Amino acid sequence: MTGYGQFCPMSKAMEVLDERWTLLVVRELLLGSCHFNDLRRGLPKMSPALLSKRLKSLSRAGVVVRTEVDGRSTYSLTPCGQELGEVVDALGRWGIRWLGEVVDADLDPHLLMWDVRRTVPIHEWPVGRTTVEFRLDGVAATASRWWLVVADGHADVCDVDPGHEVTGTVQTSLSTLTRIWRGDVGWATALRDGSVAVSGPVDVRAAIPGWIGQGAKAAVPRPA
Amino acid sequence: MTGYGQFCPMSKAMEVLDERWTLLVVRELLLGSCHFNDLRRGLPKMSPALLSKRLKSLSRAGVVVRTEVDGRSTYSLTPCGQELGEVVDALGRWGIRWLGEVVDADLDPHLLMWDVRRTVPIHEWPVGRTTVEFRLDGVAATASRWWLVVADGHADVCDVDPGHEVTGTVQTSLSTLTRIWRGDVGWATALRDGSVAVSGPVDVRAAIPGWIGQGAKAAVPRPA
DNA sequence: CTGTATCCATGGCGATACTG
DNA sequence: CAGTATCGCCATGGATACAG
Repeated sequence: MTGYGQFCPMSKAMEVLDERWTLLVVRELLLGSCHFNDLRRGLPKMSPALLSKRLKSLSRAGVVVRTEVDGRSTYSLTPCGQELGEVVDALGRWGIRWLGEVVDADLDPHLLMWDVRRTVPIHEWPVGRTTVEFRLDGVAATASRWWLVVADGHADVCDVDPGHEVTGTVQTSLSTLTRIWRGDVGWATALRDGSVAVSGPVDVRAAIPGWIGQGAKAAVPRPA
Repeated sequence: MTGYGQFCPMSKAMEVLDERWTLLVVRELLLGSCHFNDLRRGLPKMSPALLSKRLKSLSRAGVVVRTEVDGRSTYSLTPCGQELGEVVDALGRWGIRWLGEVVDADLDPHLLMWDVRRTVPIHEWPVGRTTVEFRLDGVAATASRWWLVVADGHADVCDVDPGHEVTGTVQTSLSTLTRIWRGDVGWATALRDGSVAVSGPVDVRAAIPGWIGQGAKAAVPRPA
C-alpha cells in the first residue's frame, strides 16, 4: 500500500513527490544542474544510490528524462517536471516566511558557495576578470577560504587559491553570509553592526554587495 | 539525521511537510474539517494513531493549533498553516494536469460522496428541501445508494434512505462520477455517451448538473 | 564520470484493539 | 467523540565500497 487510496489530485501529486529528497532533486534540476555529479554537489548529504533511485522514479513518473549528450548522461525536466516550478516556488516562499531560523546543522560552506556561484548577477560585475575572496570565520581551515572568479560572463568558485589578484575581500561568519544570501539580513545592516567586513579599494567595497547574488526567495516579504 | 542539512528555504519546508500524509491533513483542514473524526472521514486509510501523531508534529511546527471549543477538540490552521494553501493549490493543479488517470484503487464511494457534499453549490439549489439520489453501478450494495439532501442552506449526505421524496436520481458508475467531480469529463459528454443517466422531472434533469459541485481543480486547463 | 552493489539498522507506518 | 496502546513487518534510506 504505497498510495493514499484517494482520487484527489493533490494526493496523487504527493504519491509522486512526498518521498524524502524527491523535490530537492527537482529543485536542483530547475536550477539548471543536469549531470549526476552536479546534482550530487547540490545534494551533498544524499547518497548516490538514493539519487540514482530517485532519478529513476522521477523518470517513470514522466517528470525527468535521461538522455546522452556527447556521451554524458544528462537529466532534464519534461514539461510536466518544469511545471513543478510552481510547487517548488510556493514551498520556498512558505519556508522563507515561516521557517526563518537557520540552525548550525544546516550551514554548509560548500553548499553556500555553490549557491553563491550560481546566483551571481554576472552583468553587475566589471568586464575583465574579477576575483572576490571570502574568509569564513569559525569554519574548518579547508573550507574557510573561497575565491569567486568572474570572467568572460562566467562565474567560478574555488576553494584553493587560483592565484589571481584579489579585487576585494569579504570577511564574515558562515552563518552571516548564509543569512545575507537568504535575505534574512541585509548588507547594510550587517556592515553596520560589523558582522561582515569588506576590504579593498573604496569603489570595490561599495560594489561588492551588488555583486553577490541572493537566493530566489530573498525578496519575499516576511510576516510581521 | 532527519533533516536535509540545507539552509535552502524549500528544504526547510520539506522537513516539515514531506512525511507521508502530512499535506493531506493540511488539505483537510483547509477544506474546513476541524474535528478529529471529520479529519478521519477525509483520510479513511490513515490510522488514527498516525493522524494523532501528524497533528502533534504540525502543532509543534506552528502550522496547527488545537483548542477546546464547547468541550470538543478543535484543530485549526494558524496563519502559517493557512499560507500552505498556496502549496496545496500548486500541488493540486499539477496533479490534475499531469496525473490524470484515476486507477480503481483510488476510487472510494464514501470519499467521493463526502467530497460531493462539501462542494455542493448551495445557492444553486431550490429553496425548500431537495433530495437527489445516487445509484452507483458496480459498487458493493452497502455503498451503492446515496442521498444528497439540501435544505435550509445546508447539505447532508446519507448512505441510508432518509425517507424523503426523491427529487431526482443520478445513475452512473463510481468511476464516471469521480471523473465528473474531478472535471476530467463534462456532464454534457457523459450524458451524451450514456455513461451517466439522470431521471426525474424534465426541469430537474436539466438542473442536476448545476447542483452537483466539482472539485476545486476541475476547471484547471489540461495539457494538450 | 556515472553510477551499482551490499549491508544493516532504524523507525515509519499499517493493522487492530481498546479506553476515558 | 477523541484519541492511546501495542505489535511487528518491511521498506527506507544511510554508509561504504566498488565498478564500467
